[in-house]
Amino acid sequence: MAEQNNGENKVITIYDIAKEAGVSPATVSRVLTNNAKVRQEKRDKVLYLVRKYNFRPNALARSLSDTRSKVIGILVADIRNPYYAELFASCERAAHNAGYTVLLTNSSGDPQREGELIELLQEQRVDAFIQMGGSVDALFSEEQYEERLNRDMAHIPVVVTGKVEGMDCHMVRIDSAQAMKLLMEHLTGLGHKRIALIGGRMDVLGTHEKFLQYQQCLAEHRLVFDPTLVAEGGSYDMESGYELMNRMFDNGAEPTAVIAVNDFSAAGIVRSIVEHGKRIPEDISVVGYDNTYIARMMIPPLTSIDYNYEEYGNRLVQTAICAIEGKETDRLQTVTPRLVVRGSSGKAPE
Amino acid sequence: MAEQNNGENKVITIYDIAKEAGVSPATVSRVLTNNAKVRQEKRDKVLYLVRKYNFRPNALARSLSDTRSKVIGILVADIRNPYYAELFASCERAAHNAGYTVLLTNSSGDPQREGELIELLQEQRVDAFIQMGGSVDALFSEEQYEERLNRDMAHIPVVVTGKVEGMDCHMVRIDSAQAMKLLMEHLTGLGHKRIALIGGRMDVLGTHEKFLQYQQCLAEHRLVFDPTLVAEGGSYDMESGYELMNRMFDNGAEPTAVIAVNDFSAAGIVRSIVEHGKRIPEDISVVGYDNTYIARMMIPPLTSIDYNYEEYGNRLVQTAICAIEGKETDRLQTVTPRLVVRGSSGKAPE
DNA sequence: ATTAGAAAGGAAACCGGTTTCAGATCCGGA
DNA sequence: TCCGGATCTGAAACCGGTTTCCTTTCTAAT
Repeated sequence: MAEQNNGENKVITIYDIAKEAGVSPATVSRVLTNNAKVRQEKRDKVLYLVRKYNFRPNALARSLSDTRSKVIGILVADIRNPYYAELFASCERAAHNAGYTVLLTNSSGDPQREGELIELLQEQRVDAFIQMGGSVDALFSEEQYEERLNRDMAHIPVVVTGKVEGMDCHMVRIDSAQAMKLLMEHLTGLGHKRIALIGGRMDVLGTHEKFLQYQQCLAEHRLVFDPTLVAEGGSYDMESGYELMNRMFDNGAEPTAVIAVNDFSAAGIVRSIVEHGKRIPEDISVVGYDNTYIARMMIPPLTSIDYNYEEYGNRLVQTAICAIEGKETDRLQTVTPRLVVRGSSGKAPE
Repeated sequence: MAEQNNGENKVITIYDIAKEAGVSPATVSRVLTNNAKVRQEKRDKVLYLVRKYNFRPNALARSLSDTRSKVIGILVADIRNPYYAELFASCERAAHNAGYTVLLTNSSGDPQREGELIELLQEQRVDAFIQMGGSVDALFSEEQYEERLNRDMAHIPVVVTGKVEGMDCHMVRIDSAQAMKLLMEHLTGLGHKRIALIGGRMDVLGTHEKFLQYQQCLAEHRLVFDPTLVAEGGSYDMESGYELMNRMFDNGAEPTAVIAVNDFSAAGIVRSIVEHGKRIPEDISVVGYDNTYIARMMIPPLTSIDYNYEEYGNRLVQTAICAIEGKETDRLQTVTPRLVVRGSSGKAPE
């Protein structure tokens, strides 16, 4: 009705270009994809018309005939978490450079929603699928997730950041043992002996690993494991860090250093510490994981584990692309973490 | 090569279902889209096979024949900025509820990249296009942007959060005059007379508006405008807020309250203030815009302007969908801001 | 001048859905 | 029993590209 049917305003196709140029659609296609010889004269004519009409080929039609969509689907648990935002931004850059588009979806941590989104991505015929966080990271539900993967994502390459054992997909993981080691060496080097681990949930793979590595590192440094110095059972946000740290104080624990499972939690932990009248780092040192801008934003700035998001995202995307193109790559790759020391950690009090 | 060509592993289509069910592809399509009567017996058979093979229709093929892709493209300036992340998450929810998929792209603030991404979205045949930030927000470059819109996006509905005059697209804007009024009333009510405005760049529409409204509100409250209490010329991050606040101290300005153009900047401003040995809010009150989690995270928590992201995103998406479906809506809509008072603002010092 | 071989380009099939059109089947009423 | 209309359903065209196949047109060698 309200459409302007003035003829000028129609979406032009390869056929329109072909007709006006006096060639066949096949020739226009050849010029555009540049994968066959076309006489210079005709090529020029086609290109002239393409520019004249600002023609853009319909990617949907192309994908349909290629059976390659040149789209990589990315599923994150929560895009508001700067960790995922950084990683996504990096993946997008890498994909763009490789001629791929990324389709981001956000499960908000809801498993049902996650399932719907996986179906959605499948319907959109993404060439590959990268999942960061969500059920790949949950310790229980492994079976369901694997089943879903095998059922829904049959023959679409999948790259995940979590899980390890026996899954038919590619994995790019952080060397979290190394990360914990860096933190522990840093803290013990500063003389800390009562080091707490706070935040997250043990049924999340990464957190569980941190816990195990924490115990192991304690042993290596000949420190005793004190269960009152471990608090978990929250989500990964500030509020949760705040609660857990308060609870630890309530229980009478007196750590001289705290390892937060992520920067977000660290922000809450710091607040709790400040409210309890302690100074950072003079009374208590705080360190975290992820090194997002939150770490830089805190007062004092947070010592944190950096993953080099640029490289991490790049690896995820490259792995996906290799899988799409049938090239062989390691099914399990590892990203090496780095320690960034800032003002939130210092010498242990006497 | 490494593909499993075991026959089982092929992507099944509507034709496969049709053949096995002994009906025509048209009938399968009718069952799936549910927009025509099909005899119960055949319907059941088709649905049975759909479930058996976990069949998912190819959205690309569907879009191609519909000329409706059911995809809304969203272009943001920087997804790492929690303001955009919140808004995106909200848009995605709204779109999902309405049966649409969103395709997010991130320009990283690069105008050239932005142009490429607009082309990309066009090639992907998005049904509508929502732009938040980036060149829609730039004061100069209006002409180029409009030209691009008219050239590239011909006949695709566009919804933007910036700009106003004479553009052929829909706009959903925040009532920024109201927002400034809320902040100023709050601060003057607390007795503040030397109120600074810090952050951002004047060539960005929203920031320019804030500046004008700031002056106007000062006048309304019979306060003198002091140019040394305005600092701009940075980006919208923490570092920039830090620098600008430092500069203001260096210039000898002594505000009792600071309005930051966004939470991000406020975080840097707070750091500068703390480093200068002042207390918040006893010596200086700080307030900001956006009310992202950063505001909650800061110490003390930041008084900030909230936009109700849920509603904002919803409006953006609903406007886009109305435009897609040819329904009439206001071309300019306004979101009403709300003041959230927290610990960072208090009575003016004597 | 001929002709083999390479290069160029058109016709048509294909990707996997939706939809129009027309024919087939069903129903109740005369 | 027969008929008219409503209900179903299949054949075929279509969406807009790519690609195969085959014919036409060059080019260069004999």
